[in-house]
Amino acid sequence: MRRNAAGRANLTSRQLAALIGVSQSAVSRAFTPGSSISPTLRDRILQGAREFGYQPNAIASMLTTRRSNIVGIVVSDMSNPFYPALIGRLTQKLQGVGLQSLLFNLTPGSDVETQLLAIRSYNVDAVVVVSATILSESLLSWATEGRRAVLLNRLSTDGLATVCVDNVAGARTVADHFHALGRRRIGYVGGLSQTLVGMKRQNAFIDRLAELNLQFVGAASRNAYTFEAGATSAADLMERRPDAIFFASDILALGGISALRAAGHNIPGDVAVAGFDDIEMASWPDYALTSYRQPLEDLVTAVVNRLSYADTDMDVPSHEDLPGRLIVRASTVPNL
Amino acid sequence: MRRNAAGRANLTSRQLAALIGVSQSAVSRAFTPGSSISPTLRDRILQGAREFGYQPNAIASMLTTRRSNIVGIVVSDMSNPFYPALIGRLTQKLQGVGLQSLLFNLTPGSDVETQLLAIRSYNVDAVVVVSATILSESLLSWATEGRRAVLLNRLSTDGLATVCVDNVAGARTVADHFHALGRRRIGYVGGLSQTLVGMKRQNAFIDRLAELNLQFVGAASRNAYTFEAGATSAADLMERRPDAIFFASDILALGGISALRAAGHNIPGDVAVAGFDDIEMASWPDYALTSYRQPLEDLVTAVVNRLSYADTDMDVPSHEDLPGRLIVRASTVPNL
DNA sequence: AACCGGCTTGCATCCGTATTCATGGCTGGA
DNA sequence: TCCAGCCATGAATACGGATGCAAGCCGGTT
Repeated sequence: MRRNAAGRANLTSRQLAALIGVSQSAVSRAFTPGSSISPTLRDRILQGAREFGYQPNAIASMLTTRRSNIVGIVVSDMSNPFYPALIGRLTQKLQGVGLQSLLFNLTPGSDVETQLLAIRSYNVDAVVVVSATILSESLLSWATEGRRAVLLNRLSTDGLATVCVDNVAGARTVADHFHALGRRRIGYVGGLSQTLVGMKRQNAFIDRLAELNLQFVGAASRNAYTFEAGATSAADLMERRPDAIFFASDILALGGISALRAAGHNIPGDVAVAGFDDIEMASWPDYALTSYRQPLEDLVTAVVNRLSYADTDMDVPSHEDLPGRLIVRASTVPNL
Repeated sequence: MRRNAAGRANLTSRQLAALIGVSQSAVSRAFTPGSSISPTLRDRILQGAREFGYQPNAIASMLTTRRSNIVGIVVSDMSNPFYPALIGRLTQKLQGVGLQSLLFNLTPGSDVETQLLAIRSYNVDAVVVVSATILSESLLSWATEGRRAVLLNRLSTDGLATVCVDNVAGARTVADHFHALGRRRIGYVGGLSQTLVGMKRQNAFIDRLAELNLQFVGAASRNAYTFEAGATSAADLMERRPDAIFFASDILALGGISALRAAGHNIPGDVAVAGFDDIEMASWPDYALTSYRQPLEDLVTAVVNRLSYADTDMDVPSHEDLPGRLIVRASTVPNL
């Protein structure tokens, strides 16, 4: 009955065992690395498996091993291009170590708690949260239940594991860059103001400005990481006559550049503009946005390592801040 | 031993049953809609479940029911912003009907066959392929094995189920638009030339041009859907002096606009530019790209319906072409 | 030659839930 | 009041694979 159009049934380990004339245990062991089985027998079984088209049923093995090899990825904002890029790399890397990604897309209206319950019922080995808006409570309870959770590119005060770009270094680097360019009146445009990441960037930036004796002319925000938010925030900020603006995210900066140019400002002549993330569009010649590049590869690697090594309980620091790199383009330095 | 830091064990249905004083079957039935159980008992069990924190183990139920409520989503190109947008909507919609998304990100170097095997072992209920580059063979064998598969926004000659924007209508609409604007010398920039979708768009476009007695000055392609490919292709094409160019994808068109402007051409004065997809960046004022908008919502809905109704074997047409809509912006009509 | 130890292998059992089957109680009709 | 019939419930088993345990095998020792 489970035979299919191609005439190929979906074998079980028992059936394959019968076909080859070995025990079901042998089949199982043939597919379990490090199990006690002779190379001869293993080869014979793998050979037979290929021949008859046997494929172990991952579901069944999840049931017995209590490991799913599935990582839940919780996202909430696919509209900021940085996140798809991040998630793309993450899933690739996870696949590289044999982990699959179950994607949970939180919509503004959706019930986070319910979603987390759903995730939980799938016995995922771990959760990676790439979302600034999810409540920490739900996660905390998750973590205190002894499940692995990593916050990627967001922070938490609750001691949850975190992998994050070094926001302080990034913000300071940008401040230093403006300083080196001789800018004096500096503005800041933020995204979601209540997030820790956002606050950290902003505070580190302002602090550094003070250290450098640069004037901070003010911050603006529309409480969103969008092109439009960047555009209107930039317009707001121009009333303070800044000669340089740091945007908390590239997507904001692009909107900002667009609005500033539309208002007749020259970039970087009148205003230098720098962003954060270095998404692909930052390199488009129409924007040529100077940006603090997130170390995508390092971030993802750190997350995967953390998930893989969690078995061994080695003490990885709970928070990891990875350095990025300032990519200088024409939005701050012309003729580049 | 499965107790956790919060003191909350992960109950099994049997344990909960014992706690409440009913049978395990009763617990199972309480969570199975349509099963034979009295409202009284069901309520008592659900109440107890809430109280003791019981959550059915999805893995175990997959094993017995052979349904996973998981849909495999196969992607290969996260760099074209259209796809993240599509996938984001798709996962949301799937979640809406209780389906989870297992994301498979095919890298150029990765072995598609192996990946498909992996997907298979997870007993996913269906696969949605959002990738132009995956070989049809693998999918065909999948489908002939009686598994559900839907190609989203790509085509196939093998009778696989397909949900797609109406490429012909789209291409013709753009041609008509150029015609209405009085353009005479039309060019085309393609992406991946060997894909059916790409060919369909191109052929439909050229055919319509012929019907309208417009001159087709040539096609260019760098065999990729990227900003740079669009830029260089556009540059190539300008040697033929077109006064309008249709780009097979917005991401190409944006690159094209950028390159054309850099070369001193006025848009749409010298060249009108239209794209396909209507990604978010198309609406950025710096580009204001006229584009044939993909009906994201309809596409996703069609896919989800197809997956949900597949149980009932109702005869949905194997191929579904959904109409999009031309969004006219300043890249073809100034002062808009 | 008897024995010991290590490596293979098979047997039996378990993972947590869904579902079939049998049972017992209850309802309604005569 | 009695019985047919239905529904609610529990017991038992199946789903497909992992693994502890014991048995078998082989070579090397004394």
